[in-house]
Amino acid sequence: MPKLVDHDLRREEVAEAAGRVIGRDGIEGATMREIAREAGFTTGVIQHYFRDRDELLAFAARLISQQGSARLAEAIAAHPAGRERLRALLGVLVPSSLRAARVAVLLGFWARAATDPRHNAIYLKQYARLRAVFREQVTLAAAVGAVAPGSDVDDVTDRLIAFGDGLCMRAGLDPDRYPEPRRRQLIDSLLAAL
Amino acid sequence: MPKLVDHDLRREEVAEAAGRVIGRDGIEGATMREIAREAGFTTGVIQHYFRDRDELLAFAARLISQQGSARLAEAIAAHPAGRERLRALLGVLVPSSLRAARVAVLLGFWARAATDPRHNAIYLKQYARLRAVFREQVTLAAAVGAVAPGSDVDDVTDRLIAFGDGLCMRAGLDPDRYPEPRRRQLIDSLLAAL
DNA sequence: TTTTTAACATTGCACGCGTAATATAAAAAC
DNA sequence: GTTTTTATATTACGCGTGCAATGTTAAAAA
Repeated sequence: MPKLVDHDLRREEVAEAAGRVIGRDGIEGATMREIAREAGFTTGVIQHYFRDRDELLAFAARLISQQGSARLAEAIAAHPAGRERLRALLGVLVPSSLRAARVAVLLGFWARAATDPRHNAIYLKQYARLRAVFREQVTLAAAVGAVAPGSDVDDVTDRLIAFGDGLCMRAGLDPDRYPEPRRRQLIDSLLAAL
Repeated sequence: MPKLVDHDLRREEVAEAAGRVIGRDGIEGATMREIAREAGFTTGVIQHYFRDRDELLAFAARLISQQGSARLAEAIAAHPAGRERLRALLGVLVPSSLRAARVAVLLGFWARAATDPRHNAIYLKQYARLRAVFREQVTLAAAVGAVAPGSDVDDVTDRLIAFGDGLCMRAGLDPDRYPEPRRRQLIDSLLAAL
């Protein structure tokens, strides 16, 4: 047989190509043939590593979610607890190098999660993780006095996440109004109001 | 000829059917035939009132945006300037009767606006209107002392909208975690922090 | 009453899709 | 060195799509 292939690696390779296509053409444009073209394979290869299109999309969604989790961990490791770390976490939701294509991928999967039970389940799992991380860091920040005393931890957590998601979306769709400095300014403004 | 038909009305009728289908099956599932079935027409009717599918989707997007604007105006008329009116505006972004299908429609169009220039242009126009309304009311609220002195009006405006959009999205995808009372609580919490 | 025309229905077609089936090539196993 | 197994490539098929073309109906207009 041909040289053995690391299946997990291949799957990621294909999924990343799928992500690129979704960022460019949306999920509707992410056909098997187009993904294969983007990845430099034939559709036969994709069929060999994924049962069908739906499984590929689900895998891609999970992969993106994991990448996000990894960046959250990095942000925590690189910044001291308190306001600075909260800022870093928001910087993961609203990256300084936010590209429209990335937002297109997120929106595509969110939209699918709104009507497709399988993707909704993936989303719920991913979101529970995200929220747990945020909540823990909000608690730490409150202990250091970076949050107004008397604030409810859950309220602050949900407000932070909602703000980050909303800004990410708006910035992705309207990059002229929300260039990087403006985004950073808004994040600082939000943190100051905590 | 048969009884004359109000073209604008028919177009709205078809577009609303399209909205229902999108809320149920996503934009991908909103085929000509399915929309026609939902509206109780044949595809021939739709073809008579819309050049093609893309024009129908664009019309539906604009219609939904206009309905949002109308509800903003109602909210302003029904509540006195200041914190109460801001709460009412947020209540338009995050309705008390928020249904998952509605969020699915919004996410579907936002996702499309991320990759389709035509829909992006529609989105930008709609958003400019929304933001102008919010900004004006934030200014009024600040004059009444409902916003912390020294706050930048633009910052507060963008923070409000980002929070509202983010919460709307999360609540639509995860209604169990964000039932109506929780949403109201979060809105109040956000307003209190202004 | 006749004519005209808007409103609606039906049919057909070319296309692109996901996927199943099949073929080929090459490393591994014995 | 033959056989087995795996990776990749190719082809074909059935289906649903958007849409164009055409047909049918019925009421307003003349």
